[in-house]
Formats: sequence, C-alpha cells, structure tokens
Amino acid sequence: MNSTAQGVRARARIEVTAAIKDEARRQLAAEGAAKLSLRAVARALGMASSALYRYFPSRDDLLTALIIDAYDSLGEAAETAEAAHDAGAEAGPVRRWAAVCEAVRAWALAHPHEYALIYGSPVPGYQAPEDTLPAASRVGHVLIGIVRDAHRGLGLAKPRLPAELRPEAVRMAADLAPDLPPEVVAALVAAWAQLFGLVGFELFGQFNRVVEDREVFFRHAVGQLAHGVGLVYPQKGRAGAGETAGEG
Amino acid sequence: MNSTAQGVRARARIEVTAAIKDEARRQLAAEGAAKLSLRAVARALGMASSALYRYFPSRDDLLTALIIDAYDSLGEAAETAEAAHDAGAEAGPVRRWAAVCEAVRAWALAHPHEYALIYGSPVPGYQAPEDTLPAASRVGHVLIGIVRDAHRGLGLAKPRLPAELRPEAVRMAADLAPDLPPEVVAALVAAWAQLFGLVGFELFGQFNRVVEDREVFFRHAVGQLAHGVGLVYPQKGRAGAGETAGEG
DNA sequence: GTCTATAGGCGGATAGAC
DNA sequence: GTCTATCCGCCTATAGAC
Repeated sequence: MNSTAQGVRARARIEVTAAIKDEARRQLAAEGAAKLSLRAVARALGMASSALYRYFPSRDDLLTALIIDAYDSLGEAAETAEAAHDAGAEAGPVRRWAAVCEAVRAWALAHPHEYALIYGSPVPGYQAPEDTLPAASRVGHVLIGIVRDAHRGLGLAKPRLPAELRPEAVRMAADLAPDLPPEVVAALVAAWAQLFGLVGFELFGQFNRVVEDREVFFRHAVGQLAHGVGLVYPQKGRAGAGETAGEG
Repeated sequence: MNSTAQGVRARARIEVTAAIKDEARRQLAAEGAAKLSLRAVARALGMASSALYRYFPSRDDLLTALIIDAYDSLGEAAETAEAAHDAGAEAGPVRRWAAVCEAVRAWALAHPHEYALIYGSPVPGYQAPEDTLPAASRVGHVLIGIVRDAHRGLGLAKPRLPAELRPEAVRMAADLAPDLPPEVVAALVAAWAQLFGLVGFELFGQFNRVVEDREVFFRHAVGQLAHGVGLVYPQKGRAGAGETAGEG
C-alpha cells in the first residue's frame, strides 16, 4: 500500500510536470523564451503560481527542462531518420546523410519555437547548465556515425586540409571521432554548422523573397554538404584517397 | 533666423535620437530584444518615459531603427572589406570572398547582440516592416558582386545543378543577378546561408567544447564555401565550364 | 502540494499642464 | 518637447495556513 500510494503520487507528479512543460511550450510560441513566465503558466493551468515552485524551483530550471526536451526531440527525429535508411545496410551514405538533414529541417519547421530556443539567440541572463550537453550532441553523433560507416565501407573521399588547420583538426578528431581522419572531422564540423545555417535562414525569414522552393533548394544544398565531407555514392565506387580504417 | 532655429532643433532631435538608440543598444546587450523597454531607456537617460514617444511612436519602431542600423553597420563592414581587397584590381576573387566573410565574422564578434537581433531568433510579436529590406541585403549584394567580377574575369567554374533545382535557380538568378548563370546563383545563396551558419554557431555557443581555434577553422570553411560557388584562384586559371558572360 | 496574501518591483501607453 | 499623473496590467519569489 505504501508503495502504491507512492506510485500514485509519483505518477501525478509526472503528469503535472508534463502539463507544465506543455503549457510552457505553448507560451514559448506566443511570447518567446525571454518572457517565459511561471505565473502565466500557472494561470493557464488554473494553479496558483506558487504551486509551480514545487515542480521547478525557478524559471531557469523550467527553461532548462524545455531545452533538454527540445534537443532530445530533435535528436530522436534524426536518429529515427537514420535508422530508417539503415535498414538495407547499403542505402548509401549520401542518402542517409540527406535523410538525417531533411529530418532536422522537418523537425525545425514543425517546432519553430523550440528550434529557436536551442539554435537561436541565447536567452539573456540564462546560462545553460552542463546537463544539456548529452542531448545537444545527439544530432552531431548521428552525422558522425554516418561518416564513420562510410569510412569503413569505402564510401568516403578524404577532403583536403591546409597545414594551418591540421592541429585543430587533430584535436577535434581526438575529441569527437578518434577513428576518423582529421580532414574528415574538420569538414564534418563545418558541414554541421552549415546545415543549421540553412535551416535557420529558412526558419527565421532570411529566405523570404529569396528562396521559394525551399525543399528542393535544401535537398540540393545538403547534397553538396555531403560531398564536402567526402561522402560518395557507393556505386560510383572508389574513394579519392588511399587510406582506409584498419577495422575491415 | 527661422532656418537657424530649425537647424538647431533638427540637430538636437538627431542627437537625442542617437542617444536613445545608443542606450537601447546597451539594453539589448543586457536584457535582449524581447525585453527592450522604452521606460528603462528613458530612466537611463533621465527623461520621462512619455518623452520618448516623440521620437519613436512605439517600442517596435525603436526596434526597427535598431535593426536597420545593425544591418547597415554590418553591410558597411562588408563593403569596406571588399573595397580594401579590390584596390589591386586583381586581388583574386577567393581572397576578396574570404575578406568579406571574415569581416562579417569580425563584426558579429564585436556586436554580438546586434547580430542576434538581425540573424538570431525573431523577436516574438514583432513584425519587421519592408523598410529593413535594403539594409538587410547589403551583405548579399557584396557577395554577388565578387562572384560577378569573377564571372567576367574567368575566375569562375560553374557548379553542377540537378534538373530538379533548375527552375528555382533560374527564378533566383532573375531576381538577384540576371547576369550570372543560375547554377552559380543557387550555389551562392546556399553559401550565403552557410556562412551565417558558421558565424551563428560560434557566436551562440554551439562551438563551445567543439572548435577551439575558431579563426583558423572559419578561414578554412569559408574557403570551401568560395570553392562551392565556383570561385577559383586566377593564377590557377581556367574556368571549369565554357560559358562566359558576353560583356568582355 | 496547494492555496491566499504580500512584498517590491516592472511594463506600454495616454491625458493634459506647461 | 517635456513633464507629472494615471490606468491597468504584468513579473519573481516568499511566508504561512490548510
């Protein structure tokens, strides 16, 4: 009985927490992260504002929860898209890359305010805690995974790397993907940033009166990005450089 | 005398307007655009809040003025950088491209909050009027100009263009640069968005714990972007495709 | 866990005197 | 153009009863 009672309480707590976050997301859309207000959330939920403090000790904690949720939601979308194009084993790294990029764009279009929360301007006065890091890196890990598979499967050409950038590329590779050549990791990080540049420009209105058929434009652009990191179509065969990972 | 009096008044008005905008920019840094408050600006300036309404009829008008100023400031930085590398006539399109990109990045690092205002998440509830368009397109026009010169001077290789994208590319070219091949215009628009992706990621903290030597990394990445739009070093000579503009 | 009440602020915008 | 006064709203956060 004791455990049942606790179970009920725990479940109620989870449900109320979810309701608070849902309402907060609604307000994010209406007013933006900077004006997210515990009071307004409480009002909409028919609670006293002070009651919310039992769930989130401060406005910033609520914001952190929303940020982590958003990163996780986007990360899951990317992982799902990748898995779907992984089924045939040899779907081709370029296709998988494109599928993940398009999933990122689709998620952003479907959740513009959450996208703005995580990839838009920082919320003034809010300092993200370390807790957000694992969720924040999920999309990056998906992209790394695709390139890693291509590297093992010869679907990869090594981009060029000027001497000036080599130390930084080596450092990044050690941190992010020790099994990949530094050339590739440097190109990958650039492509990652550029991908979000494309998405952000569409979402934040910079493409208004410039790009009309955004879907086609985006598809083409991310294909170029894939090319930039060295991904090649497997049927077109050979990699541009001789080196290959030892784990064959 | 009449005209002198008007001149004095006009000058005073300009000075007060500038003071208001300066203080507003300070607040932008502290609180963000969403919380920009006429009252707070007035307080800092020692004026009654109602007095500000003689200068800016609403908070949004002040915001619009700040946005236009920011676009103009950035545009001027880009134009200056381009002009500096234009002097030797044949500085090379890749160098000019890189100089402009680096000027954009430098401006962004020097004015992070103004950058967030124009390229970050939109301010909730604020709708930018058409007035911002000319200022907003200055950087784009600089990039177009570099590519146009390269096209005239044979420093340009035509990127590939899939059939799917051709109609949109033709439309964009007609709008933005009728004298350039659609292939190039499409690649240019993508590079433009990707440039700001790189800058935004650095500025908004996505490169924290990922990229350390940002300057070198950025320089390399924008070199790749130049390559993507078909810019080539003049001494390396020949363009990849046969077509050339007729205005030789 | 939820409530009311309270402290001590903040905001946009307008009216009307000077 | 600037002021005071005003309307009417908003906020974070805490205290203490139930």
